[in-house]
Amino acid sequence: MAVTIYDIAREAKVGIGTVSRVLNNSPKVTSETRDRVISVAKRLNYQPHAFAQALARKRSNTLSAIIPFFTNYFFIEVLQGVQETLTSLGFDLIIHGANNQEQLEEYLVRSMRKGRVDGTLIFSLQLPDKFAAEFKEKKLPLVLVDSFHDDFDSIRVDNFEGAKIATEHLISLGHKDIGLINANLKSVPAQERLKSFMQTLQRHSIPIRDGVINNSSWTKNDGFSREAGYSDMVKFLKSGVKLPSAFFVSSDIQAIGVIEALKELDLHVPEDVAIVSFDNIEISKYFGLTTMSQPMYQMGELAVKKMIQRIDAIDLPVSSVNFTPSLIVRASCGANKNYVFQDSN
Amino acid sequence: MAVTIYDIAREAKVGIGTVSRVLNNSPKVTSETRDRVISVAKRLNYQPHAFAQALARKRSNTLSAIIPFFTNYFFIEVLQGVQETLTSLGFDLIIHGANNQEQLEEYLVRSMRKGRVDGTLIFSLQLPDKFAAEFKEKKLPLVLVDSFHDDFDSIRVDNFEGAKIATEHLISLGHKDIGLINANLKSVPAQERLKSFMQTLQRHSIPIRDGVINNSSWTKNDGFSREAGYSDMVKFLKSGVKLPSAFFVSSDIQAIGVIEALKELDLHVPEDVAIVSFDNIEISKYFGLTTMSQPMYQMGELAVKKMIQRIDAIDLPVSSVNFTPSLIVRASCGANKNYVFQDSN
DNA sequence: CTACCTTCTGAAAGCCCTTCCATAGACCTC
DNA sequence: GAGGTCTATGGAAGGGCTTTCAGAAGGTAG
Repeated sequence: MAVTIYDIAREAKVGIGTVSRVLNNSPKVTSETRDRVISVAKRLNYQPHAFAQALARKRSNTLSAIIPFFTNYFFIEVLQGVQETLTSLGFDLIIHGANNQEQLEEYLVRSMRKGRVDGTLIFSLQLPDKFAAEFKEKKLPLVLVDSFHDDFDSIRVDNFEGAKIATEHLISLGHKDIGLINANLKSVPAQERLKSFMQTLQRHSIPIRDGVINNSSWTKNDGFSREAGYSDMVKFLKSGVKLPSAFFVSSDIQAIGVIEALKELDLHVPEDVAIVSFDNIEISKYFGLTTMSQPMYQMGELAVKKMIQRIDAIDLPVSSVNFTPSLIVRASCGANKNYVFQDSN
Repeated sequence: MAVTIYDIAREAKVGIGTVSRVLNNSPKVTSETRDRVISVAKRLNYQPHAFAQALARKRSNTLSAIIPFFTNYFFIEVLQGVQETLTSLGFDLIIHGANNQEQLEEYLVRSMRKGRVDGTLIFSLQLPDKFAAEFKEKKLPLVLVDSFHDDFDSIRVDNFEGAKIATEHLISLGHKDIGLINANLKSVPAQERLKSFMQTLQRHSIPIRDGVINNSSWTKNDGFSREAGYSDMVKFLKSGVKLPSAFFVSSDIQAIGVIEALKELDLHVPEDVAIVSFDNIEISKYFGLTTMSQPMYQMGELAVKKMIQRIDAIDLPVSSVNFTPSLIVRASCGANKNYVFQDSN
């Protein structure tokens, strides 16, 4: 029914091997034969059958990406980098949104299915040990984005450096009483941001009062959500602990909730409290958030490039790259009094 | 190298046909044989080869989705519905972000590749005629989301009804001088929202002043963007036309830009101007936007269900379903003075 | 003119699965 | 016990491609 290389071979009066060679730009074909085959293929509107090709080539030209929390801007932007890079290379992208551990494992199993995909990208999720072992043993290409494992390539943001820059920015503005609204410590970025925050304060000999460090107990999205930021701030405000002059908030989305909670008590940002957060998601500019920018698109792009290298040479030494986030100064820290948002931000 | 059904057949001392039957739960196998085969398969850690299966079954169990503008909340949320429904059915999803016409066509070609996917989902994009003809002729399953074509299933939001409800909401609040900030009329939703807006005002005998209807000339995202909303509002404010008491804005994201433009002139929402917009994207609640909610997740879910039906019976009559958006009253229209955003919104 | 290369080409094998077909064997029936 | 029916099974065919292999055709050298 559909046109195959056999049809072309018949029409062009050549063998199927020759057709295949022409279609794959093999050099060993005379240009007359080549032209004849090509013109027949065009005329019949031939399209190669993807799976038959994949089966014969042992190469599917598709990758899978496992991401948590579908509706999170961070992933979406990284994903955009992934998708565009992939497309330019002729690859396809299969997407799996994993909302919990079970789903993650289910998707990992799917991705390991022989021949299904050439490689797997994992975003922000901890790779379970048993899968790590299996991927390694079977030599399946795997790259981690915003996550880490000794045995696989990874691309991360330097949370340590980022939290340090953010904290020092507040210090440089004269703040000597700084609090933290953090996500859930189950998440590695939350751990790193906390640690760096505390070390930075210590290094500058700034005391940390009891009760100003707030690690979220939310589990949904590991506490990286507006709701978590909102309720954690409400909790803090009710705790009776004196309000610090500034807060470092572990993500933009939490910061939005934090600001809202403050607003309800008629507390203003940055007049009453300065805020610096982390991520630089698209909407952060609408809120005038001073934040640490992660090069999300580029991370996606690099992830794909690494993956392709890995596919071509599975035994390459493992590499890990860290992007250093950069400070974007807007209004919420008080340093930029006449911030008007601009498209370029 | 990798384990195949031949290995299992050999070990279990049966034929490959039997192995296949066991693996596919065919009933015609004695339970002893079945158990033996299963235990061998487990022991060898057998995984079927997806492409070989797809080739033999002529069924790939994967769909492709073509979406415009990757970083738009509307698509992301619909996509989430698509992805979760698909996963529960054992399907995979290939994602293509099309930023322009060329890319759209390239992706359509890819999706039509024989055997690559079982069906294609198109989001908010106008299907070019030549492709429509080809999809129809080749009987390739296609469903349109937020778009329409006579020959294919479609799932839409009733822009007509939505714009009517939004406009009437403003009228019911006593507004008699209402403006429109619309997206680019190249886009069908923009056309429909404009038409319905005007008809509704006429029906209520509310005059439309010169200059209060603003159709965007932005082409990026068809004017559905914060930048477009911002600059179109700035343009309006500079035009010298008297400010209406209320605006209907054709999307939330534009409304955010509109509000920002107003703020720069120290004009407040809803005190100086009331605003109702369209979409109910996630961040609209942070801005207290009164808006028309589209059931995005459900649209994705339904799109998949329709697709599966279509795959199973390509000659089913074409169906088109319209979701009616519902009004979400928050602060921006002035009707809900003490709006505090809530998680349930 | 023969022997030997090159170069190009056709066809078969292989990728791994599903499905169809034929048969062996068990079980009935008269 | 011959003939017939039914079930479980093995194996070939087929799905559409790539790649290997051997051979045909053409060219060169002796």
